[in-house]
Amino acid sequence: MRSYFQSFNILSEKELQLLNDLTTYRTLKKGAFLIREGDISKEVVFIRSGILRSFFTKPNGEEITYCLTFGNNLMTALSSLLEGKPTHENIQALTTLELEVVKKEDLFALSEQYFGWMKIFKVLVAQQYLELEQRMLDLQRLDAKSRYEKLIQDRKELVQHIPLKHLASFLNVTPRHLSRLRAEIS
Amino acid sequence: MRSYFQSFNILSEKELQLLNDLTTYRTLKKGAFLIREGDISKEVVFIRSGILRSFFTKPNGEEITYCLTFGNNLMTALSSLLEGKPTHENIQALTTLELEVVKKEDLFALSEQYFGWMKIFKVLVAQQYLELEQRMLDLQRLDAKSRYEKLIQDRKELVQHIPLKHLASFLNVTPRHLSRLRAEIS
DNA sequence: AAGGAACGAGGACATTTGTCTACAAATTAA
DNA sequence: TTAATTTGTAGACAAATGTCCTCGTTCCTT
Repeated sequence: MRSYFQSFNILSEKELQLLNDLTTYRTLKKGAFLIREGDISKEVVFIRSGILRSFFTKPNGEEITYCLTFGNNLMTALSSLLEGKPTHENIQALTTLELEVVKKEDLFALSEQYFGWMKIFKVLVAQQYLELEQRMLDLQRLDAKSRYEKLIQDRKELVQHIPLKHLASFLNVTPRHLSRLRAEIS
Repeated sequence: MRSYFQSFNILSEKELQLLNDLTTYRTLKKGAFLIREGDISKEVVFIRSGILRSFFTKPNGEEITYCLTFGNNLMTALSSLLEGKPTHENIQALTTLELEVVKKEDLFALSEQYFGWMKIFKVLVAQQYLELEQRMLDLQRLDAKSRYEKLIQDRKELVQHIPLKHLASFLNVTPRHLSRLRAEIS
């Protein structure tokens, strides 16, 4: 996680140091949950290895995959973290995971005291916004087939490692339909 | 705009003062564009009065309303502002507008120099993220009818002031279908 | 005030996508 | 290794939504 933050070239060496004392190590077994809807997000994790999936549920109980995150990335239920309200997200381990964990209160304290930390959070939130805007765009501009084709191009790793049912809801279609699209494409 | 920023209770009086010299006044006629796709976003506007609409275009040229903003709010092509790349958004005046304008470079300079300004941008970007996440959620969880009903509840002002064709693409349906939904509801 | 454009409703039909179901292959667990 | 679960494919049909078009109405413009 240290080198992840370092790579932004925002934090001073001193600011970066502060992170060391605040980080703990944790593993998560396949299928286990990092957070469930209704909980309040209190921590941010950095994935050393493994895959996390976050999903919402529809009124009828159906799961919608919102986010798929691989190693060397941060993950949290961001909206709940920012607002301090119960989250709609469930974050579940798709594989066994190795994580580094930092508490929200420690991060918020850092960002209130150090300019670099405030700035890096601005940047991280901005990244999330940009990613989401792009997805919203795709969802509204492209039909299901194009969205799938784009996914194949831009995020091969998803198509290779994630079961179809999760990809389907990520693309906002049913598994049945995604299977149909696969058949069409080949 | 001053009191808008003040209401966050983040900026010191001194920090707030700095804004005065950077603000200019501008009007925009109904139908005119604040920015067009392909342009690079270089300013943020505060709407004193009037309504702005931002929209993307589909490959076939069809317009998709992305954002509808009323008086007493900020507006900009955010992703382009953050990335410095050409935008996909067109921002157009739905009515005649009175605006206060600040240049991106001035805002960025402020945020690099003053903690409060950095923090307030973090907060503003976070707000945009939260709003967008909520919309993404609605788009994936609810069917068209529910999305429209929710719009009626949460954003009455849109339904009252915005033509159906724009509401339709905002909700990701065709005008024909939205008309159908209206008939169903009443 | 008159003409033209934009707007919203709605009919008829097409297309996309979802639902339900079954089945075989692949994966996992015992 | 065998049984059990999960996964992906696919047929048949249904529902949601889009396309194309027409018709009054309202709203601008001149």
